[in-house]
Amino acid sequence: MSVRVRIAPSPTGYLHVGTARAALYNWLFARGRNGQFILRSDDTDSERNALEYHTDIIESLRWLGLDWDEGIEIGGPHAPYQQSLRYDRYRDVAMDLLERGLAYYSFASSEQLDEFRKEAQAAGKTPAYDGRFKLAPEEAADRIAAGESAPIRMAVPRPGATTFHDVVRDEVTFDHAQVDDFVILRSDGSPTYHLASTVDDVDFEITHVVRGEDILSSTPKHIVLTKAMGAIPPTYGHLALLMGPDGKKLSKRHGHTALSAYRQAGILPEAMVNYLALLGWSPGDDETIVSLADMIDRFDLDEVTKNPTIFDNDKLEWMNGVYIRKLTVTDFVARVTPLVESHLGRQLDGREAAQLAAIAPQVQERAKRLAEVADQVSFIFGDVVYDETSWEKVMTKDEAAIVLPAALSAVATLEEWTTESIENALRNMLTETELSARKGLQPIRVAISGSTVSPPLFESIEVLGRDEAVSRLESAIARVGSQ
RNA sequence: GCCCCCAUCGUCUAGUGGCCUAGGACUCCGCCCUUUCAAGGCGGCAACAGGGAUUCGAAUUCCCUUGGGGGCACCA
Repeated sequence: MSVRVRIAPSPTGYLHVGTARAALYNWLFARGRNGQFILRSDDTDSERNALEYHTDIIESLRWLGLDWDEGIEIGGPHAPYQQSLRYDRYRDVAMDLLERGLAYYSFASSEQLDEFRKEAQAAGKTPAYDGRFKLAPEEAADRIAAGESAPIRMAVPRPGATTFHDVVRDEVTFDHAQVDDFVILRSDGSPTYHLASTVDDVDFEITHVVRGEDILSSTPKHIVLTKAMGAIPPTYGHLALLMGPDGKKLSKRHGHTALSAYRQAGILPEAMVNYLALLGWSPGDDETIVSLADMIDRFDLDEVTKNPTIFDNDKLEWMNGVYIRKLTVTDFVARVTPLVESHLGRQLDGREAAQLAAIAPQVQERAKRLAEVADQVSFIFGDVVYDETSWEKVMTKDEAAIVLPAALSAVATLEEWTTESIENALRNMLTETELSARKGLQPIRVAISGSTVSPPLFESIEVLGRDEAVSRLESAIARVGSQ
């Protein structure tokens, strides 16, 4: 039987990086086994669903390069792959279970349940509802017939236990004393996550359910349900959760949890996928940089680490830098142009595009995120804006007053306007003024770029063009003279 | 409180009884390169949670303790 795996996000939030990692592992497993990867939408929470999230999930997965063989957007033999469109099916299953005595209408009030749970906890037991308030089937049927509404609960076999083999954790056992008679169909007739998800896994012939550890303890419920449906449970695998720097479950207070936020920050999909893969899996051989294609060959589910992993932004950015440097200059420019334009709030004209292309190699080798590139090159477009700290640091020194006019005259009359000619002229100037490059060039840098930190100076001057460079030197001289 | 899961440098990990005076990567520190900042090169700091047991021999097997995480809804 060929492998069929799925990722089933619910559109109640942006695609979470943890979900993205689970998607990646599922995808790698499917691709490595010649199986199918399915994208399902677990949208049974009508209160919190939003189209915006639905779209974000699809776009984020595509951005990562994880394509699916069946699912929302593309359809497939089991369509629709959206739970909100399959309510009839879930109800049928629930009714069938009810008729076979495997589930029942529950009239236990929430007060009763609360009290039961409180007492159980006080007695040192798990507060899992054991069905003790269950009515005789006839009585329950009468009350429903009389127009009362009630949720349907699964009658979990008691006493009993569920043991299963988890691909990442080996054997796991839960005593049914820990599993409550869970609701499968709400009193309004809508399915709960447990029902919808399990029915879909059965119907879609899912062979491996690989998901977060947060639902490890719900797995017995899914197995009980699956068996009640007369199906063979899939193989389960529970991935350890992603943590924030404080060791707690990764959440918004740690920074970004939405994959799209990283995309916006200028993280490359290649880097993201590589980093995510290494969060809980190692290709061995002391390797760190691994392509998606390479991972397919080397990945296996049972090699996945069991321990919770802390999301390390520093390492992600380092890795992103590695991938940025691997880009061809053309590709780099193509990826960075939209960011520069949005930073500027306008389109680049032809001349500016050429300027960007010219300076690109200089910034490419020092960037960690694409978004920061926009900031680094912005001095080229529009007027100089002096960073006051930078100004304070170098323009108030004596060298500034000497070097700036010297640089202006060295550069203003150059016959050739190339990086080399500019560098020669300025180095001669340094010799004449007897200043070190360190001291003598910084004022020029600030005059040209507005900051002590900029792309390499000679290239920057060249890209800026003679007129602009001259005018910036003049402006700086004027300001220095007036202080 | 109860149940489940987990436990190697600060972080991600390699390691499946001797190859380990524990390897790699990020971070941090130092040096080199250098027009700033980076990048790059070289080097350094840094870990088997604790206690028992098994064994000729344990990071590797077992038990306990401790610590961390997750779950305990008509949310997913």
